[in-house]
Amino acid sequence: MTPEPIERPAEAEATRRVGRPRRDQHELLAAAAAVFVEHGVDAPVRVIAARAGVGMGTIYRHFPTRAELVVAVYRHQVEACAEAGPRLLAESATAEAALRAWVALFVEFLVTKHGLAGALRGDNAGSDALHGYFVDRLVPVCGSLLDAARAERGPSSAGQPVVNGYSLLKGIGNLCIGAAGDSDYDADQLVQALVSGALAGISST
Amino acid sequence: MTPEPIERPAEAEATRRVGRPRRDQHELLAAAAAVFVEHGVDAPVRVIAARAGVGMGTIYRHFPTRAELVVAVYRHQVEACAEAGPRLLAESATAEAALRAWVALFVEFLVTKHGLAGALRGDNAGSDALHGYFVDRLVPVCGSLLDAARAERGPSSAGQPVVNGYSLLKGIGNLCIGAAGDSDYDADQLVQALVSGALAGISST
DNA sequence: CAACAATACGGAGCGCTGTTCCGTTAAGCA
DNA sequence: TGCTTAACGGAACAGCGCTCCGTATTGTTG
Repeated sequence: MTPEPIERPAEAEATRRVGRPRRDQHELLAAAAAVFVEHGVDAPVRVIAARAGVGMGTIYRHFPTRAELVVAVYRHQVEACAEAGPRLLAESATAEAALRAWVALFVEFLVTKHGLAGALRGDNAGSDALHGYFVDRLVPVCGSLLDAARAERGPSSAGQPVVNGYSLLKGIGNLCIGAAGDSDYDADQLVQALVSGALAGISST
Repeated sequence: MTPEPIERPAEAEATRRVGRPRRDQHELLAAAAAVFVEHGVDAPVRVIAARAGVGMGTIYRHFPTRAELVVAVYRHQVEACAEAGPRLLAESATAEAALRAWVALFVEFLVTKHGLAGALRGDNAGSDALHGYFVDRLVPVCGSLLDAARAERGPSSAGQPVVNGYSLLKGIGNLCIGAAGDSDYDADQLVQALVSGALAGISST
């Protein structure tokens, strides 16, 4: 599909358009980021638009859905997180240490962005952009770290089912929900415990 | 506060009131339960009211908030789950087996009630009735099972921090979010892994 | 330089929530 | 039989994500 056209036909330069120029997306993203810091990721689109000094129509023209705006705001950090995976694996003494460090990085990212972890679960009609983006970008990274750490521990005891990268990533995301503002709940501790359990394999009945 | 009046003054029997009799709550609860099974716990109050053949005002007079209605619907099952804790501990060969069995029970309860786990996180103004009820009723149970299982394993390696009953319960609840309808995500497996990790204590850095 | 066409803009409006409010209805009592 | 009182029903409110269309602003053209 989309067989990559051999040559761009005409209008090579994209400056050949008429009409009003598009507003710079960076301003919108900056406003959204600022509002997210103050009011959390669940802040109303109206508030973001007001902060940017812009109508809501403009927001929705640049980012067709609320989730895509969130994705755009955090894209850089997610990308950095994804790239940190292979690097940690190369730098760390053991694969398990790399996995644990990467997981800690991810948890810190989620916990500091209030409401992000909660927004991550694709509860809206099937293809939620937010859920999808995180999964596409981070599951491979999480999966390879997990596999490497498991290989390091030697052959598994039996052919018993084993936690896969997707489950682990989604589980970590879920564990981070409601972590900020609940001092009795230590998401990082639980996630590290989950990693321990995922590496050990389940023993008892 | 509310120093428990020594003696009930007059009106000993409660049948001395005038005005219309209250509708039987059981009908409302039955309707709500039926709607929850069909459309999940997030079903609109309007739908529940319509199913019960009742106005919305009636729903809200019996259950001041949506969360309290949910609590009422599931109170019996939560109670049963709480009572299963001590029983399992008495019946099981080991405390760890009891903990794992209880946790499996809780997970099955949450996963089969679509959206319940998601509604559990108290994201609304502070004192969410749903979150509070589950915590009050189940944290003690979860905590004693966890302590018993840990005691069984012998003295902990050091004074390092350890997962408490509240964290474990909330963690389990979070892990169950979005479990139904995602065949690649096995909540029960992850929860058992979390239990393993919580019992083992975190090893690596 | 003056029309014009093309495009982005702004925000009122829609459909959907949970929750509140008040006029209406029906049961007990005199 | 009428009156008092409580519960009922559902219209109305505020807040959400998102859509739609008249308006404003640009680059192009005669």
